[in-house]
Amino acid sequence: MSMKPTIYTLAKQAGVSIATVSRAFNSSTRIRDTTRARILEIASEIGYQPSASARNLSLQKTETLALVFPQISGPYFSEFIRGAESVTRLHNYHLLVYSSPDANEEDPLLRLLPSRTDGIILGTHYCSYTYIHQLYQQGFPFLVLGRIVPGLMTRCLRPDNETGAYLLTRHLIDLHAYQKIAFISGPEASGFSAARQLLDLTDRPQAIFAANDQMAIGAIAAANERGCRVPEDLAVVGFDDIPTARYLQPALTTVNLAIFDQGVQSVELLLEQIVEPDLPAKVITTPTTLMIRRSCGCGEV
Amino acid sequence: MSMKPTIYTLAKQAGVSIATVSRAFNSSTRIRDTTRARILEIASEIGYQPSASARNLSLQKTETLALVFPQISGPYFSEFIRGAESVTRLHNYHLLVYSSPDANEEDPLLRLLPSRTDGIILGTHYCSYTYIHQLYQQGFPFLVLGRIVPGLMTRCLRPDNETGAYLLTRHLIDLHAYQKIAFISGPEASGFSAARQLLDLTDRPQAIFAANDQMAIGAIAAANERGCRVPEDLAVVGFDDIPTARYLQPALTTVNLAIFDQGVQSVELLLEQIVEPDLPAKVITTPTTLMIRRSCGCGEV
DNA sequence: GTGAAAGCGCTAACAG
DNA sequence: CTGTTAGCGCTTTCAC
Repeated sequence: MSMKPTIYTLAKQAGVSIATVSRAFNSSTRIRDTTRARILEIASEIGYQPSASARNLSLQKTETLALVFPQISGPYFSEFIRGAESVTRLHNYHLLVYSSPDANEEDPLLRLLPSRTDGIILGTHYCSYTYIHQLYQQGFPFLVLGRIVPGLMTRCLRPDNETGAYLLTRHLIDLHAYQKIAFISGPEASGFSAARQLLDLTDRPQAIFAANDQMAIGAIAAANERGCRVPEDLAVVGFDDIPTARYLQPALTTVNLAIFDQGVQSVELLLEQIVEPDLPAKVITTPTTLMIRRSCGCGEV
Repeated sequence: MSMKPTIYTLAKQAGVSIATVSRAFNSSTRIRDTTRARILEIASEIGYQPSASARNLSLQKTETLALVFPQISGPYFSEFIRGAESVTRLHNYHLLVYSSPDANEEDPLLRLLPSRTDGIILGTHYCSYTYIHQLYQQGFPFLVLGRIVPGLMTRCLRPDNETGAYLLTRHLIDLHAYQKIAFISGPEASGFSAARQLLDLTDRPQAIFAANDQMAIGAIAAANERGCRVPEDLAVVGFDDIPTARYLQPALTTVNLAIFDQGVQSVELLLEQIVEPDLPAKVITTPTTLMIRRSCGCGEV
């Protein structure tokens, strides 16, 4: 098996210097069209591909971004990464993914991120201040999701949860005239037991507002178990608008977070920062929109 | 702002040669413990991190794997990548993700994968024979998911769909004694219209076996629309066991594909191949298990 | 338009 | 145990 061809192999084959080969592959004008064509021709013949490692070292950049998420699963991550990947691809960038509930300077993998990437998106639940501070001091481009880092002049992307929650609550109050609305929040499987407790109350709520759709699903299951019909006897609304929300029985009223959009915007913001490191601090919000379906008590939509 | 410290900076600060610094960072025994400790100490003081690009170039490896998926979204991808990431992390490897419905040698991003990674997992729907053949010829480690590549001695990972489908069908026939079972297959939103057509038949099926859970959800929605109760009037079963399957009303009977496991195994197989390039061709199957719930007509489980 | 040569930061013989 | 030195494959001035 022959050695993998390098720039030298190709240069020799084409009867040119390695500088010329380099020019042929990088959109340089300082090369004759016919020369480039010939080099590219031979390159594909012998199966030459420039080494990314060598290029990275020479150029001092990796054309790679890292995405750190608390848990690599669930619809949130899924949509986010889809958006993020579409943009990295557009810019000929690459995307590394990591799962880490809290970003910590102790994590060996996170430590090496700055040497492997040109920027980091931190979507973790917790994020050690030390770690962020280290990145900041190094002048390394990063973006923390959903949280404003105290005392640091950084940019930040977060969904406009307040507006979404406000509009949904107003909907419950104004349109359905519910007086007793319970709000439940917690880990993604806790909706069932929370709703159970609420349903066992003598003074039952008329509506349950769950902090996320998974909890809302759990709440609906609990209601069914208690022989309580949704939405006739109890309204249940969620938050996130996961893909299956619309297929549930009843279809779930919830708040859409434009997660794909968040992925897109995160990457765009980060790429901006990479090009222009000294951008002013700023909070960018992504829109949240009401998805009125059946579980709140509304008719077919 | 001072320059980013390199191995030279650190060597000078510590009063040693760069070779010694290198040894301190790579588990080499040919270095005194005290020396290593001192170097590591100074390193963290000045914030030195070895350059991955330089390391990659020198070592001729990237410690990175690529995962190419048809669509970066949906529960399948989500679970798979979670499994994959857990193993890459375990081996101090990194994971790049790409979305591409068909892997083609024309795709510029896919072209450069061999220069950026040590191995590729191809989970695409279609995969150009030329592309695979090129990888094969280069002796580049790769793994095609769910499909045996004709004429090429490669290893392959696929779920044991046959057994899963067989067992589920037997369950419908043997336990529930259904005589008329319809099978529907197609894109993930097509379950609704397919089921509609079946329900409009004068000779309605007793059960619908959907090729995936999303279609099953659509089928259930169509049944509801027609005033047809599931499972009393019509049994509906799916395939995949997506996370929400158990929360549906009725809870969906389906086949679990151990997707997390597939992610884990893919990475493990690929890493094996990287270490030992000439492994014999072989088809590795991951288990499929029946998830009997309510939608097939069974009682509470 | 093209070539020669220095340099990117690290690893790995080899010598001591 | 530690230092010297030659690469790894590419980009980029600087000559010509």
